[in-house]
Amino acid sequence: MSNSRGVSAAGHKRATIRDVARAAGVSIGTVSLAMSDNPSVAEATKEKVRQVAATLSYRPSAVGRALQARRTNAIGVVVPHSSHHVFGHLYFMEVLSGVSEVLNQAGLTLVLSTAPTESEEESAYLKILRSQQVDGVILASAALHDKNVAQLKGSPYPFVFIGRYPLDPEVPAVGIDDMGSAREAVWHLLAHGHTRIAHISGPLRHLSAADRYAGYVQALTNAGIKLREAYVREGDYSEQAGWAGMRSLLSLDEPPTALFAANDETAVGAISALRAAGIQPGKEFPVVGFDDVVLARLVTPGLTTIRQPMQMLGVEAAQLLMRLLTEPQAHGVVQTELRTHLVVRESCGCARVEGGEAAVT
Amino acid sequence: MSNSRGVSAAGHKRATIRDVARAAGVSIGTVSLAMSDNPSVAEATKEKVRQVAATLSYRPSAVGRALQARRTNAIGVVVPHSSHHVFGHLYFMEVLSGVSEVLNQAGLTLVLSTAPTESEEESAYLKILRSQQVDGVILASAALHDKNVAQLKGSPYPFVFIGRYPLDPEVPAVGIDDMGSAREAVWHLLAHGHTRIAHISGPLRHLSAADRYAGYVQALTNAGIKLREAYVREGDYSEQAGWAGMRSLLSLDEPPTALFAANDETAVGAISALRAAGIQPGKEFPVVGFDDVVLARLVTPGLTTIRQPMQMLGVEAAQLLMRLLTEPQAHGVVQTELRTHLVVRESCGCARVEGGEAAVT
DNA sequence: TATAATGCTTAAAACGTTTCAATTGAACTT
DNA sequence: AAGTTCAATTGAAACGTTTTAAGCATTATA
Repeated sequence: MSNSRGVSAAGHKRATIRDVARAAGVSIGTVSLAMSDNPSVAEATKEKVRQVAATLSYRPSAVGRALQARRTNAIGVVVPHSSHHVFGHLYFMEVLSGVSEVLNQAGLTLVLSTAPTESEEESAYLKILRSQQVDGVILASAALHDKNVAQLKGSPYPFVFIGRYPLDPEVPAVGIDDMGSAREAVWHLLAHGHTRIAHISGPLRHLSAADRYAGYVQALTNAGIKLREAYVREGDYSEQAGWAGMRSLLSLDEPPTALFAANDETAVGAISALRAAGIQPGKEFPVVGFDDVVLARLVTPGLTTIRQPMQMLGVEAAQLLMRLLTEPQAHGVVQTELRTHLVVRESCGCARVEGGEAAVT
Repeated sequence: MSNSRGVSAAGHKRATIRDVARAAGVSIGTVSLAMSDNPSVAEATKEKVRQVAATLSYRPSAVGRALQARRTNAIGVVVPHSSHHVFGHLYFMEVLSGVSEVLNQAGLTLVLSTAPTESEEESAYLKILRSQQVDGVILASAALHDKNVAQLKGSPYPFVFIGRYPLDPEVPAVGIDDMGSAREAVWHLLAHGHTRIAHISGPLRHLSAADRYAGYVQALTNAGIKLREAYVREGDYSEQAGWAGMRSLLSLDEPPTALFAANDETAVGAISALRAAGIQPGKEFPVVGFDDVVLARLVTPGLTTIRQPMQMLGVEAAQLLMRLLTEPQAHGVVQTELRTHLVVRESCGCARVEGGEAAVT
């Protein structure tokens, strides 16, 4: 076809610092200095350089700059799940939102990496770090015993873990008290007078899921109720898992009478299953979720759930990482725990109060 | 400030190609060749190099490589909204998911950029491109007359627009037929026998919003119903806008009897307002949305809405951009339109299918 | 035996920046 | 007149790669 246009180069070559120097009649050193408004450059020269730079629409190359500075000014957010999985969880969206806000504000670039598959988790972390693509990473929701976390910890690269990381208090992490929050959720169900309380968990090799499960166990134990293995299902935080788990629970000889779901999506799935079985979620069969994603408020019945400050987790993680980048010696104990609280809506059977919140004593 | 020099090193220095060359007793050229499995390097040498590289845990620097190749292997996704806004819309999440999948698959890096504020839109596009941070960008949901789109078009940088871009058929774009889809939505309301149909739009300087509005007008006109300005509210695709818009519509002397909302979030907001006014959404007051985000299926009543393949938009955009990057002459007419369809649930008052509650697929 | 071909390896250049020691020229002191 | 400051500018080095032409032993060919 009419390929005559640009044989290969699409026309313009990008202006480099050398072009600017030539056009302004100064050395490239001066251009660099002038562009960064260095005081030792004469005002007149600066003006001239700025003008020429504008004419040529010159922009310093981030790559050239990164090479010389040995710093990319980019930070990676890596989520060790397939991307579909990742974005399916409203949780990540909120965390990502927090991270993005802080980073953009600080003029840093956000590189988003989702490991292709869980089995390839290995690569994702270090690949972008070691290849010098980013200066540090934020690790969202890794499995607890992910070998790369340990490896990362032994490396000189700054990183922040989102979630609790009790295995090593030196690992910078920002999370919530999953265990305590889960206890609170179950207490609420206990306060409703239920004793046959089931739990559909998240993937248990993730600490958040294991902790929530542990909290469930604790709350029951403290209340003098013995744990029934039959009332526990391991899920994967998906709506599907909630659906399947609930169906399976309902088929028991002596089915449970209430459910604590490990997250909101699971709760929603479970509620569908209840409805399909002709049971009315809420009064008749209380369900409590976890996270308080947007969904929780909009679904019917409104989900009683533990609100965790997801966006804030992202914000704090980003800020912590930035601190680590500027003061490398700050690598002390830096684990933050943000607060959560129970949000009571209708799915637990609490009477609905106008204006939204209801209370149970 | 005298700290700059040695302080920063956190211990190890990263192994460079020179270190590998020295340790393997060959030149850096040979290392480079060996690492890329170039056939002109002797097998024994390759083996040796590989081994040394592994021992030193050497990874070629992406920066050094990018500088020499004049290509970063990164592509930017820029969304000209504040990040909070962005991630609030489930729509973007899905698009991003599609993009991410394709890019990660192809070994490309995804740089996510959210313009700080809409007024600063200007910077976001070109900043990362011109500073050589990425090889191309995907532009998600820009305003129609965004001056930067035109500017971008005049530049040699490859980019893909998500959404329709009829202003210039040469601009690579992948979108849907908003207008036709909106017509279909309104037809459905007309089929229910309604004539006083309102519309709460998105921000009209965005083409998607303008098109949906136009479709609404067309459908009414074709049906011989004259447009009543009083039945139209301009919103911003938010739940809040749906709520406020609906309240305002209900306060009219002769209020509408049905609503076409520009997107699902708006529809949800409107439904809340209806409920608050004691009107039952669905049979009593049909509402149709647009997008079919996850929410639509889970909310009560289930939203009748136009399903658009959001994730697929991301996939196609990414693929198109990749093609543009490898065959620069492909810059011909490359506008793709994906198909949509009406999904009927309960919010339009259609009889609910028995067995009803959305089974999890 | 001289020449050509073959198989590996290497040196050097280039990519675009920043930094800093050295240089220049002018303006001051003595 | 000679030295000393000072402000402004510059040249060169360094950052880590890839690429390519040239180099060097061998081995094959005439």
